[in-house]
Amino acid sequence: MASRAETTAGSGDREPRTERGRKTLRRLLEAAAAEFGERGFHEAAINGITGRAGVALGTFYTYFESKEEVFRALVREMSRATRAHVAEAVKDAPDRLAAERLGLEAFIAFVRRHPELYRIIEEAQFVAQDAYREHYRSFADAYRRNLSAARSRGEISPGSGDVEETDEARSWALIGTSVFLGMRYGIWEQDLPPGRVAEIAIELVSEGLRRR
Amino acid sequence: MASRAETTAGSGDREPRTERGRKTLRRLLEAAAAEFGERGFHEAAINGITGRAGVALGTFYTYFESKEEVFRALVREMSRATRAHVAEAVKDAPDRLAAERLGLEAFIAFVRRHPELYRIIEEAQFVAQDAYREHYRSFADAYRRNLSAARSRGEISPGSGDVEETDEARSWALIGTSVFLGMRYGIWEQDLPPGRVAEIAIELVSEGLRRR
DNA sequence: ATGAAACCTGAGTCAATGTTCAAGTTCGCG
DNA sequence: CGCGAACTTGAACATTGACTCAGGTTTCAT
Repeated sequence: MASRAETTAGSGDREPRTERGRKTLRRLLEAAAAEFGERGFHEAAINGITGRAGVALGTFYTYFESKEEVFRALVREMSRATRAHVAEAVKDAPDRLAAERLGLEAFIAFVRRHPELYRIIEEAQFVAQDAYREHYRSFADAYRRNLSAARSRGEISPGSGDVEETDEARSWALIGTSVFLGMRYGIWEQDLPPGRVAEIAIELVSEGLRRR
Repeated sequence: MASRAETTAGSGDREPRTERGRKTLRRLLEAAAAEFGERGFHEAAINGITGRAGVALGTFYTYFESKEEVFRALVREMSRATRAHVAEAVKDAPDRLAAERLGLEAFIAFVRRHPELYRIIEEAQFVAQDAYREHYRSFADAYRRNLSAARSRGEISPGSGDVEETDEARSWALIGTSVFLGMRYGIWEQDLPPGRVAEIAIELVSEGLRRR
């Protein structure tokens, strides 16, 4: 059981050693994102990936053990990129409700620029369940911490009942909202600007539907 | 272009003419729901479907033109069943907010009893996009009408800005909430009863997060 | 009863494609 | 340079599973 040097946990087991290798790997990943994004996991062909990357079929297997492995690598990478993008957009928000709005707006805009990302992550539900759950689990955990902190600062209502339960369920409700608004207004029809969509959604979850 | 007698729009083109035929068709549909639900579209085998149904492989093609066609038939059927179940649960609700709560609770409970249904509809996103969009489009339309009617009765706040835009976006936000809560509390972990999940979510969208 | 339509059978066809591999080329260190 | 490691190549392999079809059985209207 010789151990193997691993810089980034869990990625492939073939870190390129030369400049040429790193470049090829990068091109393969980009090609895979395009191929999976356009055709979906099952329609996508390794052939198509290597074709787009401009390398021979066999080269793929120098860098990845299987079709599923590239796919997982992409899911991880895109999950990371999405979280980073939203975090960046939110970092100067004065309070939680402002952060919600900025985050949602940034998310929808991001989805518009990267529709392939959306498709790949959602399809992970059926191709790499664990990666999919991990993705939303980390989103939900971050959300929960944010809600909890805002509650402590008195920025948001504590809700009725157990606060842990409440924070967790609220997180999933808010994530669902983002994902579906991203699908409807980011991918399917772009008939409202992200800012307006975020405004409506944030008014919904901050003021509520009840007439006052 | 001779027209063909079609009772139910768009189904297969092979209505059975005998009692035996109707029974076989029913068994094939049930078997397909189980096979697709357990293994997903691509892992599912026609072989597996006919095996579960207790008929020979070729019999499948007496009733369906292809694997995709059964899948689409199932999506339509399950979409209908879900809407019917939620509509039934909601029919005696005194007002919109009560209806939201009853509907969400019923939805989560339904998902728990029929996880295969959930998987099939979500996978349609990648196997039969049009059927998937149709499913959520009809949900959203129903939602929009309900919100609009409630607004007219003065039960809910009109929100700021264009009311049509608001109703549409609110519909998708609420659907996203249901779908994600259904996934998290109906399928992944059943650590809260549907009633409690619905309570938290409905408090969120009726009272809002803002502290008062 | 009877014959035609409906239904069932399951071995065989066939195309698609993920993966392997032996042979060649390029890189970079000493 | 020069040599071993890294990298590339693409034909060949192997599996898989959707779909066909020619022939047999059952149903049911007359």
